[in-house]
Amino acid sequence: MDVNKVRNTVIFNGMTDGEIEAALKGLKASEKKYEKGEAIFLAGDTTSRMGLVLSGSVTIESNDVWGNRMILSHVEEGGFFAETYGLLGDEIMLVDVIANEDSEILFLTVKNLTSKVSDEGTWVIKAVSNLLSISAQKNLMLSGRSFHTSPKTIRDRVMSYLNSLYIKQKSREIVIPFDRQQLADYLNVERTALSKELGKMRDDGLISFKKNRFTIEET
Amino acid sequence: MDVNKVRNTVIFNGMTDGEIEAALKGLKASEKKYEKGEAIFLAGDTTSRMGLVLSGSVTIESNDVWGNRMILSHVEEGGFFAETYGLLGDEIMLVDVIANEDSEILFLTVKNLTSKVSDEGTWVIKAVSNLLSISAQKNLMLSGRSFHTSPKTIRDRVMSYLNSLYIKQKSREIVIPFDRQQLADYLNVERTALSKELGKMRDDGLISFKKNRFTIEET
DNA sequence: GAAAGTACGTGGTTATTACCACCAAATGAA
DNA sequence: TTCATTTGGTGGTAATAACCACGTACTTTC
Repeated sequence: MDVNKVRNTVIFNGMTDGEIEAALKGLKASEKKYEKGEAIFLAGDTTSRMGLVLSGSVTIESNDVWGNRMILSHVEEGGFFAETYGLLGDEIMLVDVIANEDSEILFLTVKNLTSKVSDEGTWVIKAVSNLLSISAQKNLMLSGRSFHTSPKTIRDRVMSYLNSLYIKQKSREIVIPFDRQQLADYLNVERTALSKELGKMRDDGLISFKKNRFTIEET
Repeated sequence: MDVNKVRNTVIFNGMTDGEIEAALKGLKASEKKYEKGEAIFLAGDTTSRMGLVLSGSVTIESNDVWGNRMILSHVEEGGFFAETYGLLGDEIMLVDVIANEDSEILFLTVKNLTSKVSDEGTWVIKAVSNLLSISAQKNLMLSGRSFHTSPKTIRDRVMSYLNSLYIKQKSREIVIPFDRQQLADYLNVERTALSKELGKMRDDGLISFKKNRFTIEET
């Protein structure tokens, strides 16, 4: 790995070249080329590594059980992705990361970066790494919610939410941690309107449910 | 400060009692009592300190120019608040933090925690602290957006958005960084519907605007 | 400066949702 | 059990937003 390629990325900010070299080693930096359209991560994966786009670009997208595709964001050269998942290590990804063109990706193993540090370091380091864990966790919650509230119709929000649980629980039988009012609040819709839409979705053969147990029906 | 009071909070996770004492000193821990209803932070403030609720509870709320109040969240004993603002240090708060009952708050100076660390530490520490900055920044963006998209009507979203810029820019004349399409996307509404609502808001005397310059009218 | 393109706004229509009043089933306490 | 409370669902109506077609003004380009 050439230090020049990463010197200007945010993660290596404030490091001397020597430190960057040590960091690349310590983070088990490994480079890989992807062809346009190739999957870098798939929903359902877990990862201990974050990605840094050395050249090319990638898209973050969502493909749900019902076959709907949605592009969520682009990451250009110098940008990174999956840093939250990498840091937390065992969180299941809800999105796919796809090479938008022929691209070179540098993977950095950031899992345990916080815990590794915690054993040796001073209180400062421990505090910073605790705060990083907290922040990453909060991040995940915020982006999840914003993801489920961005579809404009109640049905699409429900499908987005159920799909994410489907990916996490790897089963078409899903237990949700909310009652109706809480689900409505989470999806930012009105409770009775949610009830109605759930009924319609059942009539349309998309789902069935009883209380907080939902089943995604086979099409 | 008694170490026992904070030993179980997430921030001091993994620290020995000795380290916690050092941390409390290093973070310039200071305790303060608030009476029910008293303001701990006000929108428009900046802070270099985060808050830890030692006893009692606080609410995070939003009070806009037009006099609407909205409660955003509660923080109970052992929980903390303003950690993102504290870490970033110069971000203007868009919400108020109010004591929900008689409460004891511990303030911890976390600004420069990352930059302080960066001067001395190894690459690990620098990487962790860079990641913390990135994460905090992302957090701020995500929570801002989710804040502006949670109102159910276009008008309320626009008011929420303009109000936040009003607080930041401290002026009723506001320049927004978006064109109409971008603003619509940001607020998660349809462009022409946004245009219509902006027109109605002008008719109703709430705002005036030309291109991306908006003025909040005096009531 | 003509032509093409972009940005913004308006009218009209339809789809969707919020809101209200209400009911039924499930839960829980006395 | 019985009564009260909580939780989930339905019907109907009004409000709201999405969607489409289109016009106008302002920009950019050659």
